[in-house]
Amino acid sequence: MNRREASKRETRHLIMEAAKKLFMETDVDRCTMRAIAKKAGVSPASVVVHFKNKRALMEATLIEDIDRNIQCAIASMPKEEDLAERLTHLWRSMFRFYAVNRDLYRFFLTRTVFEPDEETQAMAADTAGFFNYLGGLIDQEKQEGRLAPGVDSEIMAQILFSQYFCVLVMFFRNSAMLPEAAADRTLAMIRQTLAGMTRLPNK
Amino acid sequence: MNRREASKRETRHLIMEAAKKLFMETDVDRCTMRAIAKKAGVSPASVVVHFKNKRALMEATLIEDIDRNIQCAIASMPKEEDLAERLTHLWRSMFRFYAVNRDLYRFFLTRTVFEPDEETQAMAADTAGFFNYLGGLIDQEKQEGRLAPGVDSEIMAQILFSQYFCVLVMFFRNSAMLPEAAADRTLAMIRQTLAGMTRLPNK
DNA sequence: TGTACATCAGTGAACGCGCGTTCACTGATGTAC
DNA sequence: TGTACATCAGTGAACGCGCGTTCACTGATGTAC
Repeated sequence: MNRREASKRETRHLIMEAAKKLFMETDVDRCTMRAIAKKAGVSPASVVVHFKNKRALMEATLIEDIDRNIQCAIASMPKEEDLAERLTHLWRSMFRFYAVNRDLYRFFLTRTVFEPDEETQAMAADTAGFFNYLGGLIDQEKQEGRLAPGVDSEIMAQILFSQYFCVLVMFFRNSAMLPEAAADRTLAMIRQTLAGMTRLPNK
Repeated sequence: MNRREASKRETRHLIMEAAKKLFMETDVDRCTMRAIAKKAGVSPASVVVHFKNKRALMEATLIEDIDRNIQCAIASMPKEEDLAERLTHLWRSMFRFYAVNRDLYRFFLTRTVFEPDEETQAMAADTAGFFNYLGGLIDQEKQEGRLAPGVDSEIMAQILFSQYFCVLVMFFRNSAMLPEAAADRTLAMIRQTLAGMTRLPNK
């Protein structure tokens, strides 16, 4: 790596660190591009050189933390529990994570979720990776005979993720909702999904 | 009603009609509060008198159309088909509706979905009403013996809605996705959900 | 019924804000010869 | 190895934009007496 490239990385790193700190300690509205530049000790124009806009800057800084939390939740997942409990462990961990700074993450999700994949590549990649992981979990359940072999892993991963995501929206819409309540809600949904709904013919 | 109140309603109506037209015929970015005021023939300050901000104005004008489309889809639902087909009929109709002006509705959902209930009351009320309707559908299925009696209607409604919502997000994130493809996706999810996933012990 | 006042929908102009973007530039670093 | 030039990260100031908000106001409508 060049000395030039090295110093470029350094500047990028400075900006991201400053942004992260400012996001955590200040109200989101106060986190202007100029304020971040000032804290990082660079010019506002320099921030734009590294991140094409505020959304890209947020994405770069926050996805890192979000992903770290997911990996951490996966690592601490209780292996002996059933699928519903294990998934709820993941979702609960995410709800707790978002609860720490609800306004910040609401702002972030607001600016990214509905945007096209190509505009929010880091988020798209992260989500794709997580879907992959979920698919693996389901495959394992199938292999160990706890899920019917006819289940399509991809479809099933999306069913489970969609439940988390929908409750996450409720969680942001209702600021009185605690992470535990959100987790309970997803647990009920997963249990119902796994239990099956159709009346069995031999009943 | 007073003459004063009547003229107030009239002005409100004028603004909403102008907004609706402008939203449909122009790029969302061009739909400024001032442009809407101009088209309605009122002063920009007057728009703020009636709708506290742009989001509230959009909510008021667009929820009407969205709700009309839902009611229309419900009315045209094929009664003889099974639950999966009937629900997919609803979701397909919504995907088609949003596909007509994807950028407009992306903008709208972006500004409303993650906001607190109290800030987006029209949307909250509309969604609650729809959950209610879904719950009724499920109750009926239970009564007619096609769903297990142990199924909780509220949880089940949320499971089904969450699948629609998650695919809707995919639909907005991937502008190449057609309404039919989105509907197929939800159909697969519903069928999988209703079929059940757990390996049957007597298999 | 008439008068005098209160209410309030709507006006039009102005303000400060943060954003994305542009500009000509500086000066350190890299590279071709 | 040295020189002359090219590249490019970063600068600092400025711009136009739409937003939400504020202001003193006008004039029609409603109401108390």
